[in-house]
Amino acid sequence: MARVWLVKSEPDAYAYDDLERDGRTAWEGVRNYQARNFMRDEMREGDAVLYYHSSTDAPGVVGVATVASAPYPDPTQFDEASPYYDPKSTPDAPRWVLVDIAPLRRLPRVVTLQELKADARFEGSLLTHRGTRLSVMPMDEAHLRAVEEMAQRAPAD
DNA sequence: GCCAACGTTGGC
DNA sequence: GCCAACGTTGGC
Repeated sequence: MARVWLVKSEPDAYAYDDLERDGRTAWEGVRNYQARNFMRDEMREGDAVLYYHSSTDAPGVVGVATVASAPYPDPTQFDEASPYYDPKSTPDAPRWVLVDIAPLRRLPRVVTLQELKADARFEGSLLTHRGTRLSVMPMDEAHLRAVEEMAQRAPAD
């Protein structure tokens, strides 16, 4: 059974629009070991991905994407010109691993973090847990269904 | 821009 | 291996 993940991106850096335009993208630049481990060890092609916009006016989930490749080394770690260059990583023993992500569907509206925090179905989720700064995190199937359901109706405030 | 929360680094 | 200093994330 396919799993459900959530990835964060700053829309100024790479928005869901950009993902739709590109058709797919390598989820490069993740430099957190826990997030890397999820991509390297647990993500599989076909898993669902909640696409979340962070550091913006109304942070929240904007679309659903899918894992579109097996894990492979993040090429930016070897690129001296990249901000993600890691001098301690070598092609023989790459430190950072990523997957490709492809868009599935944009949500009818943004489901904001504020709404998610107010919804009992997200109690105990990593996303709403205070202090979680992971940019790649596991979610539940129920969270995916809840987000899609919430996106169908007007925000309850 | 502030700052809480957390991860990483490096001296010892 | 401890832990202080520093850097980053990300909501507000």
